[in-house]
Amino acid sequence: MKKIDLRVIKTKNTLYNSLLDLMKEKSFEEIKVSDICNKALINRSTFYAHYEDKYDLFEDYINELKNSLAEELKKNKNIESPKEYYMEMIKLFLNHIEEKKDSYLAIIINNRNSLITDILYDVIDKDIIYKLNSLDTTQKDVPTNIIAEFYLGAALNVGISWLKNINKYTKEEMISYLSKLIPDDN
Amino acid sequence: MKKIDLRVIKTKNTLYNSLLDLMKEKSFEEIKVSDICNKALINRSTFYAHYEDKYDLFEDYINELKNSLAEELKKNKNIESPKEYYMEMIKLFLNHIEEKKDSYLAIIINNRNSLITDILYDVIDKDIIYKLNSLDTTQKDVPTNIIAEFYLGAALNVGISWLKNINKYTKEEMISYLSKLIPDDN
DNA sequence: TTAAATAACCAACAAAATGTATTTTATCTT
DNA sequence: AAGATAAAATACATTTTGTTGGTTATTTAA
Repeated sequence: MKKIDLRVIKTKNTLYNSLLDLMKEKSFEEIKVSDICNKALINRSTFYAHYEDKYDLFEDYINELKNSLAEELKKNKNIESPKEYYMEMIKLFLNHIEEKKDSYLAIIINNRNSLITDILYDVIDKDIIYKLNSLDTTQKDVPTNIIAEFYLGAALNVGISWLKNINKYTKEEMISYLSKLIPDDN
Repeated sequence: MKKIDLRVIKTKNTLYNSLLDLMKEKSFEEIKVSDICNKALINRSTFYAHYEDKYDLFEDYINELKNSLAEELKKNKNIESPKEYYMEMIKLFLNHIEEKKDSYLAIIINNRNSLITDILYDVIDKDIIYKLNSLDTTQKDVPTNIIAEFYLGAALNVGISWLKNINKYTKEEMISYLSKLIPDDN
């Protein structure tokens, strides 16, 4: 494996930051490749040497967030019962949001909430499917995947609304509320 | 109130349909104003006489879907208990999805799921907040808005996943599953 | 520490897409 | 049938994109 040139890393980081900064000012649609380059003080031809377009750049950044969340969720070893699993997942998820809140808020401000949903959905969905399959679900009267979609949607939406009003409730309060909303045995 | 010229209605409908058709082929980002006009056999200058850009056109169409859902949700008179309200809302929501599934599927195919979430979220959210405020929530140990976000996220996500596999379960099955997932008293 | 490799800059350009303005033609309304 | 108005046709300026070839600066590795 070959070493990555320092100049490349520097350039990419600068581009990420410029894009994020611009997203605080206007929507993603309105941002032009040339805007990003101007703010980054990087030549436009250099941009095209690394990325196809702004979507490509954004995706690259998004993947970093996704990997970070996936790493966080790996810490979840509570697969004894569904409820324990969900609660631990929610804790880790809220931790992640809290840690990356600057990035997520920048993305949210001038764009739709659901952009965030897109980022988070796949990662959590994979985790849920993988972990829940290891539980015994033979005598469930609701299909596992529907249960998963139900709580995934619920957790995502509550997480996002917490992100938007992060000082209204503490993380511990949120966790206790969610614990009350998820029944003990399902 | 003055009558709207038939030519205007015809033009707008043709533009909607062309956009929807194109969205079955490629993502919204990739679609150009000129593509829409070519498919619609409408002169580009006519497009600009009605809309600022493709986002404007799309928003116009989205608002039709939103109004249609809002109308549907107005039928919900069950505000005796939260559970009854949620269940009725879910029934109406699934009805709406089923009725408009061609439009929604066209939007989903080459775009992110969450585009649909964006469309539906506001309408349902308003309905929930409005109806739940009329219920007595003084002795709740979880704030009403958190409960609302929880079940809104859950219902939306389950609804969308049903839309994507609409023949896997019947609407009645979905309703009975959801009824089991929502506790009787909260 | 120096030579080779390579990334970034610069400038120029072609192509695509947008947005506007003007005149002519066709269609709708009353 | 006459007047009003929408759509078409055409033309054009502007913006943004994507690419290329040559030069300069930085990094890597011997």
